[in-house]
Amino acid sequence: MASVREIAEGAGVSITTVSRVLNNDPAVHPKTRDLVLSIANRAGYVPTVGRRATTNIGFAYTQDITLAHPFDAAVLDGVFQGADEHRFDVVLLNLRRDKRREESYTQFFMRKGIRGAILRTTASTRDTCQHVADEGFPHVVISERFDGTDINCIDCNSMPETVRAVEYLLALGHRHIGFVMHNVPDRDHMDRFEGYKVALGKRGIPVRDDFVFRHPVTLAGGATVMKMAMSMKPRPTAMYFADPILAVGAIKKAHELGVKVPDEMSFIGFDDTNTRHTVYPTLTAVCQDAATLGLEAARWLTRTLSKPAKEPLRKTIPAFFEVNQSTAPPPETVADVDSNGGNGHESHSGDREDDSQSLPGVGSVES
Amino acid sequence: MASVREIAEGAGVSITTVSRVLNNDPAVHPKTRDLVLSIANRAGYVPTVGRRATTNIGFAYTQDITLAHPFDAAVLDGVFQGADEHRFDVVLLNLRRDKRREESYTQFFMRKGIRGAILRTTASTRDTCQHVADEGFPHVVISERFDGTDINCIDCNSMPETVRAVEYLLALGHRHIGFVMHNVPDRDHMDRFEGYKVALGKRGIPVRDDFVFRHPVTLAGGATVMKMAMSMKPRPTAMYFADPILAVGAIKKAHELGVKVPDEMSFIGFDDTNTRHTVYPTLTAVCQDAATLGLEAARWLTRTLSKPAKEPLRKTIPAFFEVNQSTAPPPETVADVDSNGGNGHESHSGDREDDSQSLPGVGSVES
DNA sequence: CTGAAAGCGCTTACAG
DNA sequence: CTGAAAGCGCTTACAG
Repeated sequence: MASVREIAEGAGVSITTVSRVLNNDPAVHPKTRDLVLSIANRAGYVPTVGRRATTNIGFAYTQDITLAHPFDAAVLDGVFQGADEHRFDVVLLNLRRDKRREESYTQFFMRKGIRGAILRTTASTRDTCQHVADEGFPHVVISERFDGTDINCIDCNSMPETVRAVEYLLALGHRHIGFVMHNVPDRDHMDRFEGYKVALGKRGIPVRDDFVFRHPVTLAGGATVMKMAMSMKPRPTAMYFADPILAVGAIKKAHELGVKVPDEMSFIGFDDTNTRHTVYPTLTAVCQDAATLGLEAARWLTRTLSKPAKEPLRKTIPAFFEVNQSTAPPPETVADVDSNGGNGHESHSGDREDDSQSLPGVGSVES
Repeated sequence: MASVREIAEGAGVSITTVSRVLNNDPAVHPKTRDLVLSIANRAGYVPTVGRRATTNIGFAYTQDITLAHPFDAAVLDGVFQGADEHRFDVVLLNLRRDKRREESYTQFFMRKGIRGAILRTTASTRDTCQHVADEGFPHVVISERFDGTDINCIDCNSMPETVRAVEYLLALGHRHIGFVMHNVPDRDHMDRFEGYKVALGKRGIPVRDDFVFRHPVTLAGGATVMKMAMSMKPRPTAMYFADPILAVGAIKKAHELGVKVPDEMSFIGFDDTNTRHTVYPTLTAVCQDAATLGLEAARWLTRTLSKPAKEPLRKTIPAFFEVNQSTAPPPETVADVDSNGGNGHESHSGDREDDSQSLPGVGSVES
């Protein structure tokens, strides 16, 4: 384990200066500071108490967050498990809140006794991840992709399974399919939007701007979308929700409006955890395993700390598509409107009522 | 800040011995060990790197857990906020998994650089909390009560509001009220059960054993209870669920069975987070604010670390009762059965049968 | 099972 | 803005 003495030697300065840099003394010349820090990082410097180094990794948010979102809780759960395999502990950190303006990321982490960081970022804080990587501090970014960089990252690409999900709706006969996403752009949601567009494109169905809804990820957001969708003409017969909270808000609103799911409207959700099984009817969904993202990230990071990796981590785990009770063929009237531009056979609506009652609606359950 | 030297002096041993105790050297005589540890605790000893002490508190589970339960995620969220107010960081720990058999709790926490611990326990690990307190290590126990001890704890007593909730059902006209709780006893659930019994007792209504359901806290558990309740004669016209997951499982099952909530069955749930707003119909519920428990615990603990408290923490925050859409007067037929002790109008059973058939027919599907 | 002494890692006046 | 030296906190052979 590198000591201040070795770093001092490598940088051609005194151990006093090394100590100053590590403690963020403003008197140190910026050039000296950068030199010392880069050597400290390369040498994998870790402060020690007596002979013992810390065995902490950080679960670091790039900005204010709440662990109350199921995705984050599940990721953290995985990180906790993965870190334990190599006997590391997990410290919660908020970079925006706790890092001092003047200190580097490396200084910040060292001050906290953190040897490696799992970074939870958003699209707007990608540069933070780049900075950490540039400084050479051990890290893994969760749930973002950085091609052609030296940033370690692990994510789940939900695009292919979204294509499959939308194709499933198309196979059921849906032609008017809505898409609901966060109004703040984010790579995950963009993957899903891409999948939606690809699936429609394959069939030569144009993407209608008015069928793409961008809303805050709240129950109210989902409810608003549902209300809007039902008032459109022609209206979507199926909706894909890029986030579980939006889907839950919408399904609640459907109940309130008396819209039968899936007979009058099919729902496909996106699920990070087990939300799809907590709603009625259970939600057909594209799913990602958030806990596995955390687990694999922590496992790789802690292994890397004892035996540095040659290659950056660049892993993508698969999403999966699960058919549950919220999807069915479109109601005939609406489907007809679409497929032949006419306005369908009203005469069948009576039959439909009966059908929808006798049928389990679960015929397509897979898992 | 106490050093090994002061502790050595206080214990009448050398600093070598103090160091050995702190590092759990098995060669040290148990008596010496205990003496040194108790002095170290009393002096608030903290290992330091150079001049700096760590500023970590632990969020310590007494046994294996998953952060995936919304209650735990919300508590941790609060702890994270509260610790930050005094600039402390939070380390996740699992006592069962990580503590070595031979070391004391104090040794364990010191080895990890932890200055105080928030303990998340269950009824079966209350002795762990007692041990930590006996050793004099700074701590707060979340969500348990320890009267007449020196254990610091904070919890939410849901008993009074449960009384209120059940009285609300009684005022609506319900006389057959079911109660659903975890099959593993737990203080929180016992509080609620107590409230249920008190409310019925005030009206002179006996507690019927067959109306008290004890099940695993899973969606399937809730579904099973719902099915059982609907097949009883007389059947409960209202149900109180001591846990949100049980309530969600039951409400799903109600939809599947075509039981109208609240017209045919009233639901009162217990809620830690915002589950009550994610279901349809929104759930009338007794609620506790899990994040506040964590926030207050972390706030008190970190304040205590800089300025030791004279009194142990013994705080109970109030629960609150929120009326939403899942409660209404009982259906008349069933209410009649109760209020006059007769067995009601069988003539209505035909209607009920039809109802159950007209529903999607998914009655037996379980997730 | 314990301690005196050596020594490591780090920080901090002090001097320039 | 930097370093030599003093010194703190801790651990670890070594000795008993």
